[in-house]
Amino acid sequence: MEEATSKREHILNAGLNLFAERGFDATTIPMIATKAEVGAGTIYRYFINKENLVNELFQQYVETCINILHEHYPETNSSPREQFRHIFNGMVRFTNEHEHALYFIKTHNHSHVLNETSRERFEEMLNFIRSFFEKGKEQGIIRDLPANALIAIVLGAFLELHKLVREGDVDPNAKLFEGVEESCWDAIRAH
Amino acid sequence: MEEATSKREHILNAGLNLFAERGFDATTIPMIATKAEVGAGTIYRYFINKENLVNELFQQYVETCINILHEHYPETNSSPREQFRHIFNGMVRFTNEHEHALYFIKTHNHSHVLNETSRERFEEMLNFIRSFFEKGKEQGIIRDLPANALIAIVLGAFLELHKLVREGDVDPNAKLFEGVEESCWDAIRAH
Amino acid sequence: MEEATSKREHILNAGLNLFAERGFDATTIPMIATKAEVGAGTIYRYFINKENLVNELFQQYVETCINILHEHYPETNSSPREQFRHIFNGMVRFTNEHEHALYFIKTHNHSHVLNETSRERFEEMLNFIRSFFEKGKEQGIIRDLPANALIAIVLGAFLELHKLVREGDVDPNAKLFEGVEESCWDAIRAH
Amino acid sequence: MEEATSKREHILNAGLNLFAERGFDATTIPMIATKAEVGAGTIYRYFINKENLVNELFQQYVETCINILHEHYPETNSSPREQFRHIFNGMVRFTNEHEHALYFIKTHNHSHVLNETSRERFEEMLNFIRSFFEKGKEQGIIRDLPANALIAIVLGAFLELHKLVREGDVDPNAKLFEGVEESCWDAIRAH
DNA sequence: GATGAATGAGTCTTCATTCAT
DNA sequence: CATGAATGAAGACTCATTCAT
Repeated sequence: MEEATSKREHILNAGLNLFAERGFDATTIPMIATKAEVGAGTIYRYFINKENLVNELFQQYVETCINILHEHYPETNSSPREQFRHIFNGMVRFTNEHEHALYFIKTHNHSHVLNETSRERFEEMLNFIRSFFEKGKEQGIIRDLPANALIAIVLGAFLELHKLVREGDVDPNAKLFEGVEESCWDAIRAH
Repeated sequence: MEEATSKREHILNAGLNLFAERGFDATTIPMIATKAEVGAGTIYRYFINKENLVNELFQQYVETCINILHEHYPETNSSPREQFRHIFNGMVRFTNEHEHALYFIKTHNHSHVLNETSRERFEEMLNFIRSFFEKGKEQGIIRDLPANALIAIVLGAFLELHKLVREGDVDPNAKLFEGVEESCWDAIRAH
Repeated sequence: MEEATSKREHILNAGLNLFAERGFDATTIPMIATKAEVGAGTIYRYFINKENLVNELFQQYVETCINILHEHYPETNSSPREQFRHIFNGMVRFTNEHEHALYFIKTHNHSHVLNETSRERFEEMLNFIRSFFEKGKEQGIIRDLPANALIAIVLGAFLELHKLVREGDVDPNAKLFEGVEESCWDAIRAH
Repeated sequence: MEEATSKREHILNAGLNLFAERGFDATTIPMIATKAEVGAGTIYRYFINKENLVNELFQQYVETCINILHEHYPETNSSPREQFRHIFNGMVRFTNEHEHALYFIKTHNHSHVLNETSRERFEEMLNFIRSFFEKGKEQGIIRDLPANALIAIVLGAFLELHKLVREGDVDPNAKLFEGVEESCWDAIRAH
């Protein structure tokens, strides 16, 4: 029983790593099986097919990310600066806990293999961040740009940075993240 | 001769569009042949194989991008603000002239199909931008963050934004690009 | 012990039904296990493998059919008409008692999965019927055609008819069987 | 051009033989490819998939059989005896010209792989034969049994006989077929 | 040069069979 | 004894690549 759960977990982890590194189409079932240390057929005991596996992964991690963002979210009357720090730190924490997850989500979002549920879950996550920007703009604290564009700036910056860290091109110390957080804040706040 | 060049060009264009839209692995040679209006076998008269085609494309457009960045680059004694505007506008222009090129470069950079030369060409492009940041940091005008991180912020922001434009999620008017340019400048400049 | 026998019986029954309905190749071990209400592994405690199961079934029912044909077979000096009626009624009775058996035998006879023993058992059954035809021909009462051909006529007719009944395309009343029996007799008797 | 047609023909022939001998499920694409002396992939240039191949075959041969039955069919006012001889000889001729076709049709009729069109074509063929029996019964010349049952008797007899011929268990001379034709006629005519 | 029919290596997926519990 | 989770061999099918025309 414990083993079975473990097997499913192994497959999900192997899938996450490989999908994030190579993308859905370049990842084969035998690759996942080898990395998960299970037989190829075993994957089909836990997932209907390759598409099902990638969607389960996507939804699971979008869910996790949403939870992290919601957790301890600053009160409604707290400052946008504080709220932004919470969101940014949430992304940092999410990435620390699930190394490839955010990169996987980003590279597979808009992929042809995602089903309706996956798209909805992702939209839900975006909406949360979007509403932060909308409120900030109303208060004149956030720069007057489309919310989507603001998200793109912050998410794009964060993810590219994360890629650098993954590849060992920068040292991921606390000072770096603080600096980037401030940089992103300056990118989105009204001047 | 003129015909032959034209066929090569058709194949490259078809490849660029399809690789950008679907990714390397989801794009088949027959797809490219159909879009290029040539026989599938003809592709192999111009390119050794599919990998060779994608690498040629990658190197060609990185080259083009480098050229655009170098062209009319502000004098050494001009202000970083001005230089940054040149770089940012260069990316905008590059994207206007070659709709799918930058997105293609971004999604295939770090792909498992790129060869050493392609990686070197890309690094060369980064170096150019990197040197801009290094100089700006020395002058105390650019934020004290690793150059790689600064590039990540700007490039990440720009590319994510470009994706939004491609997908029709934001309206790509001049005001938007000006706003984002300013936003990015605020992200990287020392405060 | 009684339980064990019962499980073997359940497996055989499930196998018979499924092989008759779907054929050997389209019937999976899990299907049989589910229908027999046993674990898939249990089947391998009673049968070496899938082929062994199908051969056991085949031989068992050919055996049963032979027994029915022999049982109360009319005396040697009785008329061929009477003997034929016995044979025909035997087939009807066999089919009534084991709904899918004769159809299973017919569709799997000459199948690539049958082993030598199964073929021999089947041949034995044919020999019994064959000898009836040979004797009848000697007496000038049965039509002068190869015994094999006569068997083909009767067995072919009966089995096709049985298929119609199974599929609900004709109503299996006593009058029908009597009519067909007479029809078959007219087909084989000398005129 | 001539070659291409020939390849398709080779595949169809190989498929017909193997499907007739082993059944749809026990016949693999590599088997067909080997027998047809083509690459496995080539089969997919001519047929969408295995199911498509079997349906094409089924429809083609049912069509051919219908044509043979219709060709030179005796005038409406000719005797049922004469009409029956035409039908029976048609089946003999069809089988002589396409050795495995009728057996293939018979064993795959009611198969789970046949599509609607195939079923309709087959029903059309049955209807032709059925109408002969119906008319004959009205005239009191054919035995009073359901038309389906009469077809079963004749078709069953013929096909089982054909199987014997295929397997070399009887010698397929003209006298045999004449004898069986007479036998079948006696089976269906009113007495 | 240009083509596209032909190929077979490599995918995903199923399922007979094994074996630890 | 009974089980069903795990496996990997084998099947259907795709597609990069070749080569005869």
